Parts: sequence; C-alpha cells; structure tokens
Amino acid sequence: MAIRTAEILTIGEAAAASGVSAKMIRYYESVGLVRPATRTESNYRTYDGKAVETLRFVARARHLGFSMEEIGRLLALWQDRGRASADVKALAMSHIAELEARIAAMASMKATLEHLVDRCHGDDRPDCPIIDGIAAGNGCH
Amino acid sequence: MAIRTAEILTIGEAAAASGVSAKMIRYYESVGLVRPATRTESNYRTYDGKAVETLRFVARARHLGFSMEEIGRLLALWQDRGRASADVKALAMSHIAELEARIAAMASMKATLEHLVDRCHGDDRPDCPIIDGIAAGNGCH
DNA sequence: CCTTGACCTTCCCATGATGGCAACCCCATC
DNA sequence: GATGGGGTTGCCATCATGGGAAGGTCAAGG
Repeated sequence: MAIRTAEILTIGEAAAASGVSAKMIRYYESVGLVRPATRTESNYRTYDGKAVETLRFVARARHLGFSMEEIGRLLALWQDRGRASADVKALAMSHIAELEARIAAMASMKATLEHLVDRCHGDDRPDCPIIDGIAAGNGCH
Repeated sequence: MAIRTAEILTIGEAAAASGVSAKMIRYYESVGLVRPATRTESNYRTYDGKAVETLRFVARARHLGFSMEEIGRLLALWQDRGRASADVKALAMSHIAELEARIAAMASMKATLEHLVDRCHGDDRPDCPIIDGIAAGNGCH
C-alpha cells in the first residue's frame, strides 16, 4: 500500500477541501479540464495542495457562471505566467456580456408575466388575462 | 392517400405556423405534453387549427420561460373551463419568483466580475486581478 | 409511368453539468 | 477476520433541443 501523508488527499478529502464533488472531479478529469490525478498503487486518485488549489479555482469559476469551456481557457491563462491580462479581461468581459444577455432575456419574461399577473383577479372564476395572454400572444411587449 | 385541405397541416406546416420545430412537436407528443396528432392513412401527422393553436400556446409559454412541466399545468388550466384564475396566477407568480432568483444569481456573478474587471489593466502584462481573484476567492462578496 | 426532390416516419446520439445507482475493490479498525 | 466506509468504473437520468441515418410518401414534371 502507498504511504499517504497529510498533504496527499483522497478524492473525497479533495472534494471536501475544494468544494467540488468527487463525481465532478472525476468528470473534470475525464473531459480533460484538469490533469489526470496521480494514483496510489491501488489505483486511488491522490491530490496534493496544488491539485486541490486547481479544483478550488474551477469551483470559483463555476460559481461565477463560467462554462467549462471558458474555465479551460481560464485555467490555461492562470497557469501561463507569460499571459497578457488583456486576454483574461476579454474573457471576463465576454462572459459579463453573456450574463447581461441572459439577465435581460429573463427580465423581459418577468416583465411580461408581471404585466399579466397584475391584470388577473386571482379568484375562483375562470376569467384569466394570464391564460388569455399566453393563448393570444398579447401581453408580450 | 388521404385528402388534405388547407385547414389540415403536415407537421412541417404546423411547425411553421406555430413556431415550434417539427422535432419538438414530436417530442412534446412523445412525452405527453400534447395529445397525439391525428394521422393520415400513410401515417403522417396532421394538425388542424386547434392543434396548431395549442402548439402556439406552448411556444409562447416556453418563450416566457415556463418549464415543460409548468406548461403541462398551464395547458390543463387553459383547457379547463372551470378553472380558478387564482390557480393560474399562483403558477405565474411562482415562475416569476424563480426568474427573480435566477436573475439575482446572475446579477451577483456579474457584479463580482465587474468588480474584478474594473481592477484589471487589460494590457500585455500577466498581472491580473481577475485571475488572482478567482484563484484566491477574494473579490467574491 | 417513372424519376426527382422535398417531406414524412422512427430511432439513435449529442449537448452541459450534475446526480444516482450497481458491482466490485481496498483500507483501517474492532 | 469481519465490517463499514470510501474508493473504482460504468451506465442511466435529467431538460430541451438539434443532428443525422435509413426508409417510406407525396407532388410535380419529363
């Protein structure tokens, strides 16, 4: 059996330490987002401080809404000491734009619905501007 | 061969008329969201005015961000002449709340990213508060 | 009448990111 | 040495959608 010191974590420990589930760690590895983990003689994945740090980076980027594809690019930039900060900024700004677009789309849905909801009595009668609005396509700005 | 008048549409025509792709019409049917289409003798799906209207209803509801499960309930309410408008209103309001939650989550991501982007020079040097922020977990409110 | 092209049919696969389950292996502890 | 907890792989499911293959059908035109 391999010797495991306090610095070398199993996947479960790395999951707890990084905030990424063991399942997702394996998945990230399988799709090449992160380097394959080192293994013990008995085929267990092992994670050192650097590997855990990388996983935490991924978790935070996910938390900011970056797609895995974008995170791949972010990781490359992170590990590239010769990177230009302009490249990072461009990636971040394009993601902000995407977030804005999605926010705007949902805000528009919300506005339309609120418009309809405001007109609905919400009682026990069948009369309903919401249903009518959806059926007729009115009420959509 | 069956006789097809101008009122009876093929799936492609119904798709064009409703804004739902033929692919999705078949899918909606397969999962029971809409009633199975009538068929010609040669097994082609046919759509009359009412069926197309239903598809348009689905398209509009999707456009408002309702999930298919919610649309199923909306369709039932739409077709139920004894419905209480309160039920429709509750469904709409719960969807508004969900939209709000998703908007808030994305707005928070956007704010964090904007905060980081503002601090990034965006030049050809590697120094980058964005990358550092993601790596360190700072900059997240 | 037969070809051609457009359209229909079903079935399978893929997406993105994640969870669940099954079968099996390994390690530490009692 | 048994036991329990956690590792390994692999497959399936989600949600809504698109793509494509293989084969049947229809309408128009030579």
